[in-house]
Amino acid sequence: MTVSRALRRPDMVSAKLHDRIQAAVRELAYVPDVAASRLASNRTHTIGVIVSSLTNGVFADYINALHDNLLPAGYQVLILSTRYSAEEEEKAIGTLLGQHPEAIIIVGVDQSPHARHLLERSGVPVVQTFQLTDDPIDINVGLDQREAAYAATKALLDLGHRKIGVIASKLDARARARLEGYGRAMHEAGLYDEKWLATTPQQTAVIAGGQLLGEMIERGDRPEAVFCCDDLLALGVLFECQRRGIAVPEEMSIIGFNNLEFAACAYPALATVVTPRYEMGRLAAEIVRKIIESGELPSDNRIDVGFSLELRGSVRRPQ
Amino acid sequence: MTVSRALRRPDMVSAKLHDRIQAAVRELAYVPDVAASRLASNRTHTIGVIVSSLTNGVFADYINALHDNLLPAGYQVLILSTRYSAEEEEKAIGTLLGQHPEAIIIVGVDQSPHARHLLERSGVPVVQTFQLTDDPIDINVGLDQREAAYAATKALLDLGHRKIGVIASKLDARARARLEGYGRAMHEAGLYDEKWLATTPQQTAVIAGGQLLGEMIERGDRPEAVFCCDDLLALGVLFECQRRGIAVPEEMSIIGFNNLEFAACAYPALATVVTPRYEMGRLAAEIVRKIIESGELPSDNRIDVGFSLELRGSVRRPQ
DNA sequence: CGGCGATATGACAGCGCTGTCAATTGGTCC
DNA sequence: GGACCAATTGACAGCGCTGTCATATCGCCG
Repeated sequence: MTVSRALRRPDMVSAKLHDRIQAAVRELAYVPDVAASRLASNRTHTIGVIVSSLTNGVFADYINALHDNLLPAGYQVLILSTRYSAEEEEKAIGTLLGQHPEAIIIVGVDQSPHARHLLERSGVPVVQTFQLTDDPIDINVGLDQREAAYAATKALLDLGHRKIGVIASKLDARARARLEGYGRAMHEAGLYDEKWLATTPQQTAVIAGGQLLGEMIERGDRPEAVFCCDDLLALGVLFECQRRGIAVPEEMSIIGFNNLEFAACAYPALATVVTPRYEMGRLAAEIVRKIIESGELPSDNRIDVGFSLELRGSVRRPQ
Repeated sequence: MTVSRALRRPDMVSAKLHDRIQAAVRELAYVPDVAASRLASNRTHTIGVIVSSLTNGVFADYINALHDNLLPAGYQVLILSTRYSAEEEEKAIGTLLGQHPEAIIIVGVDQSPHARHLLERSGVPVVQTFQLTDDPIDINVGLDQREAAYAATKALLDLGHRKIGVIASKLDARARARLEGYGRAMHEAGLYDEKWLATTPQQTAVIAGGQLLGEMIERGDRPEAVFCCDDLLALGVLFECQRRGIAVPEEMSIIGFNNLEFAACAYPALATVVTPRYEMGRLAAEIVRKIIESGELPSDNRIDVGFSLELRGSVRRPQ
C-alpha cells in the first residue's frame, strides 16, 4: 500500500521513503499494471470515443479537440471506428464497455436498438455528437444537419439557380440527413425532381463526386448547380467540371459541406457549410469532465452548436 | 466459470446452456471486464499502434489494414497518435506499455533515445513501419523514403526539367528523408540550389503547398517542376498554379508523394509516388500474429515493401 | 520525560475474471 | 439395472492493485 501511495500521491509519503521506493522502481523497471489498478480502484481514467471513420478528415478537428481537452486532464482517449457500419458500431461499443470507460463520446444519434440498449444499460454517461436529436441517451451536442443542408440549397436557389443537383454518399447518416434538407428546400420551391439526385451506397470519396456528376449529366439534363453532401464529393465535382470543360462558377455552382481544410484554398475556392467540429469536440470533452467530477448529468442535455454558410468562388455572384 | 467458457469457447458447452447464457447476456447488457480478464489470464489481446497523426490520410489505409487483419483474429487495436511530437510519442509509449499490449506497431524508425529504451526494455515485440532502418528494435517493415524521393526527382530530371523545386513540411520524419532524396538527385545532376527549397516547420496541409510555391516564385525564379513531399502539398501547388494562371503540366510539372485518394482524380491527375500502405499494415499485422503465436521473432527482421512511380497528367510528356 | 495529536506506514480484503481440478450428468453396453 | 466413460458443469483460489482502518512513529508541549 505504501508503494502504491508513494507512486500516486508522493506528498503523502516521507521524502526518505519516497526516494527508496523510486530507486527500487528504477532498479526493477517496475510499471504499474493498469488492469489491476482498474480492478481495485474502479477508475479507468479512460474516455471512449466512437467515430464513423478514422480516415475522413471530418473527424480530424473533432478528435484533436478531444485530445486537447482530455489528455491534459489525465484521461486516456480510446478511439474506435465503426467504419460506417451498424454492426461494427455494436462491436465497438461492446469492446469499449469492456474497458469500462468513464464516459463515451459517440458520433451520431442513430445507433441501432441493440447499440442503444448497451449504452443505456451501461451506466456510463454518453455524449452523442454531430447531429441533433429530441431523444438523446444522455447528452447531445450537435447541429441540425437537415437545416444546414436546407440553408445551403436555399442559398443556391437565392442565387437564381433552378436546376440544382445533389450528390451524396448514402453510407453516412449525416449525409442522409442532408439529403432530406435538400429535398425539403427543393420541394418548397416546387423544383424537386429525382433526376437531380445522384447517390452512391459506397463510402464518400473524391472520385465518387466526379462519377456521380458524370452519371447525372449523362442521364440527360445538366444541372446549373450542385449541392454536395460533403467537401470530398465537392472536390470531385470541381475536378470533373474542369475535366469536362464546364466553367465553375459561370456554368456550374458548387457548394460542399463541412469546410474541410482544402475547401478554402481550392481554385475556385469551394463554397461550403461550415460546421464547428473542433468546438463540438471541445464542448463534448468539457461536458464529460464536468459529469465525471460532479457525478451527475447537467440539466441542459442538448446543445446546438449551429453552422454557417461560406459562399466562396465556386458559386456564382448574385444576379 | 461456465459462463466464462460459454462466451469464449461456445463449443465446450451444451447448445441449450449456451442459448440460455446468450439470452441473459443480452438481457443484462453484460460485457466482460477486460481488466479482470487480463489480470486472471495474463493475456490482453491488445495490439498497440502508434501513428504520427490520426488526421492525415496517409495513415488511413494502413490503419484499415491493421483493423482488417487484427480485429477478426480477436485482437483489440489500441491506436495512439503522437501528432508528430517526440514528447507525445514518449508519453504514448508509456501509456501503451501500461496496458501490456502483446505487440506494438509504430510508425517511423527515429524514436527518441528514451522512447527506444522504453520499447527495448519492455519485452514487447515492436514492429517499426513506413521507413527502413539498418538497426530495427525488433522488426522493420517499410520502404526507403529517400530512394523513393530520389526516383521521383530523377523522373522529373529525365523529363528534361532543370529548375526543379521541392516543397516539404519539416515536421514529418518521412518528409525530411524525402527532402534528402531530392537533394541527392539534384546534387548528382549538378542542379542543386537552395533557391529551389521551400519548407515549413508546420504540419502539412493543402494550403501550405500553395503558400510555399508562392514564396518560391516571389523569391525570384520560377521552377518548371516541383517535387512535393506529400500529395496534400501537391494539391495545394496545383490550385496555386491554377490561381496564378500557370498551366499544368505545360508550364509546371507537379509530382506528389503517397498516392492519396484524390491524386488520381484531380485534374490534371497528380503524378505521385505510390507507397503500399495497406500492404505495409497487412504485413505488420501478419508478423505480429506470427510472433504472438510462436513466441519468437522471425529471422527476417527487415522487409522492404518498395514503391512505384505513377506519372500522371500533372507532369509533362517526355520531349 | 510522559502524553497527546498529527503524520506516516502497514495489514487485509476484495475488485471480476480464468485455470485447475473435482463433481455431476448423460449415454452406452452388457 | 448397474458399470463405465465421455461430456458438461461447477467450486475455489489467486492475478496485482487500492480503500479502509488499524498501528507505528514523530514532533511538540507542559
